[in-house]
Amino acid sequence: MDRTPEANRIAATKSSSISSSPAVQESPFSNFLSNLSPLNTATTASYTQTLLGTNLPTPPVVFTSPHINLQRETSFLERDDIVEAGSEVYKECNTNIVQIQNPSFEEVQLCSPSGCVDEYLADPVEVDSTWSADLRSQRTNEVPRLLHSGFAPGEESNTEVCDIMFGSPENEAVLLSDQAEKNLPLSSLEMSQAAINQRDGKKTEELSRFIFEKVKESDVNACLVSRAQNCGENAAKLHRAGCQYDEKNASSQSREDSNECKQRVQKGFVKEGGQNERGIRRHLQFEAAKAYKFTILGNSESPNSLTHDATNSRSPSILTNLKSLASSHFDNRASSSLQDVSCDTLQFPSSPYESFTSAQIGVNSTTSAPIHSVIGLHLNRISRSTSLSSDIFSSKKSIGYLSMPEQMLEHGSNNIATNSSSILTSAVSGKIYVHVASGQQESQAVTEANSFTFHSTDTMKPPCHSMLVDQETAPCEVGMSASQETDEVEELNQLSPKRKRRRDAYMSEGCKRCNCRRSKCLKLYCECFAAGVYCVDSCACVNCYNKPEFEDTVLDIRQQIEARNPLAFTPKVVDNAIDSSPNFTEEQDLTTPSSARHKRGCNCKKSKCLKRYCECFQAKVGCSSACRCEGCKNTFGVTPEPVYNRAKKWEAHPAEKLDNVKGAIACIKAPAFSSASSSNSAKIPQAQLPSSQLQPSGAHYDIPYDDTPEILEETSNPTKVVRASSPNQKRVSPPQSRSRLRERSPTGLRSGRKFILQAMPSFPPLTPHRNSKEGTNEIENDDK
DNA sequence: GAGTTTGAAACT
DNA sequence: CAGTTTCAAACTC
Repeated sequence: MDRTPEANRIAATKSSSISSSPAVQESPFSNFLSNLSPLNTATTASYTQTLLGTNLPTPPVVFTSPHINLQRETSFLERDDIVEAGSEVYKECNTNIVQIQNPSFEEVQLCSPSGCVDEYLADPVEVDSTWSADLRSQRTNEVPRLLHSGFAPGEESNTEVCDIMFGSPENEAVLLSDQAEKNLPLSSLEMSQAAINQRDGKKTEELSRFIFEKVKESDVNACLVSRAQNCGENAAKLHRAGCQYDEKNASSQSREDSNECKQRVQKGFVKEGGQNERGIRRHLQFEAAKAYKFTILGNSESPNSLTHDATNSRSPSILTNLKSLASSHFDNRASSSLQDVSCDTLQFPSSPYESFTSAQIGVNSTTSAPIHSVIGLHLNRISRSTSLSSDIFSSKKSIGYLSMPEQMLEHGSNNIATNSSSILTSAVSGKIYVHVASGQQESQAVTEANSFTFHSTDTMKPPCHSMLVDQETAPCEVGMSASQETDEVEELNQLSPKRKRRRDAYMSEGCKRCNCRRSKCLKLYCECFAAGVYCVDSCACVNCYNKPEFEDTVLDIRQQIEARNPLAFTPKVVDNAIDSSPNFTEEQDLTTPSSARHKRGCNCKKSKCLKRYCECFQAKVGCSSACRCEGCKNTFGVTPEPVYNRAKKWEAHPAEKLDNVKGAIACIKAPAFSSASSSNSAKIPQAQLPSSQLQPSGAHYDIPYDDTPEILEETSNPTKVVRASSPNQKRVSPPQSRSRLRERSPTGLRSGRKFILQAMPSFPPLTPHRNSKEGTNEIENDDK
């Protein structure tokens, strides 16, 4: 492989350290590939037929990846999500990110060093961001050269989005079109093949070729044409809104940029990266550096460089986009400051793994497959990603994706106008990708996470709904309920001048700022570092090393931290609805919109989870059984347990237990006061409802006393109720363990709530009155 | 703005 | 693994 001197230098520098790393003996990614390689042509054909839904009478193909089970009856229902990149639609869809598929390497992450499967959340944002940033500076047709020769410093840092994706206007089609095939601006699948050949010695050449041909031949792309058009129109509206906003509010510089933005919109071009993208860029900076090194190191060794990293799953998507990242990701800051509007790019898998996995997604994209949403929420960001199987959306749901911008325009136009909106519909599963962001009021949650997955048209939440993680980072209120908006306003009004200033600075900056003084911004104390971004000039940190010029140091430190805690850089807040069990049913649909919960839970002692000291509160999620807080009064209530955690109901969070109790009471009272005894069974599910379904969030502590809880609680707890306010004050087992428990017995957990009913006396005995919230404490006193 | 409080992260 | 220290954000005055 030809390498630039710089590439060789970095490769030499990093190879030693990486090779000596004990934690990265074997990359999940390489495992994944190695497990793909045994596929022979016949299997490949079968598999491809299966995934492409050709309905050939081939048996399900066992795709022997240890992490990806493709043995599913499936048809290529996700074909709707494949867009013919070279189509006219794409030429017109300048403002949309249309990503066929990033590899859903969350599955690969299953073998992260931590062994943490369920809790770990990929950050598709980084993928997206990487893509986004990368694509700006790299034309697709550069990929082959990059793949084969390492990367020279990039020159094209501001390539237009559509140029990037489809080639310049004179070099348009890229992917999955006949034209692409002929002109060879290297479609993703071709890139796939090229890279696969390089890496695996053409082991999967046949597969790649077959998939490519099949996809090309497929007519499924046509159906997305109209969607893409809508996407483009809506995005353009949003962009214009953003430009208007900028014109109205921004500085003269921004105004100029706005004008330019407008011009570009009018021309059908969109500038990359606005203020709001700064966060994105910053966020991907680490990844870019890694990716750069990954590539430079070469295929044989590079995977290890990412193995330990939480982002290893993104490496494939990064693979072909490295040059520009490496060369430009540090000067993004400057460039982004001049850019008001982030418009969408069309993203396509360009790495072999990406393409290949895209196909896999297709396989998994069956309507029967449950949606396993994984929402990762940093405190300062939210990222939704989907597992391999969670990337599955029915075509119906895909429609929801595409309709989102429109919905937002319809329902949140005011907010869009007054608050920048940033909408990024996760393309992890190859969905139409819409990222509209503008102006200075971006959401940090968006800019740094910027990846969302919306599950369905029916239950789809505004993309920012769950993004309002940080009151300082929540400008994206599109689609918020009136009450939410009111809350936000009140919250703003209640801010002290200082905090307002800070918030303003934050908002204007559009990214997290730190004030570290002693940590050199190289510890998790540093919010920037913890968020995986470099500090920016506006940070007030002292002796900061979290800067691009200390890239190696940053990465080394990061590696060390991840070696200590592989999840250190993963989102702290996750969605409950990550259950991947086949029992995914209505229950997840019943979870609250903010079904997210803090992954590790808080440990608050004095703040009662009522202040932002509490990470749950800060993330605006309810405390869960993962928390070990004392005297929890989290106004966001109690986050319902994930399905797979319901066995832990024995020691559920007190407030949640109360909800369980009330549900059970309802069941009891139903037969008692109704002649329709048969309704009893119908009532049971109510007890199984997530607590938030029984009580609105925040109302948990206002529940009037009911004299049945205690007996219910005690009856339902085979083990003594933990005396603390939080059941996990003395954590029995780490969340990982519970996750594994779920894996072993995914179905037997809901009995926890049923057990409440089954073990409940026909008529609850009289028990001493006690406050529902402080009940455990009173019990404690009684014991004394 | 300075000082205090808080809880996560880091350390022992 | 528990206890302690360090740290920076959140908060108060």
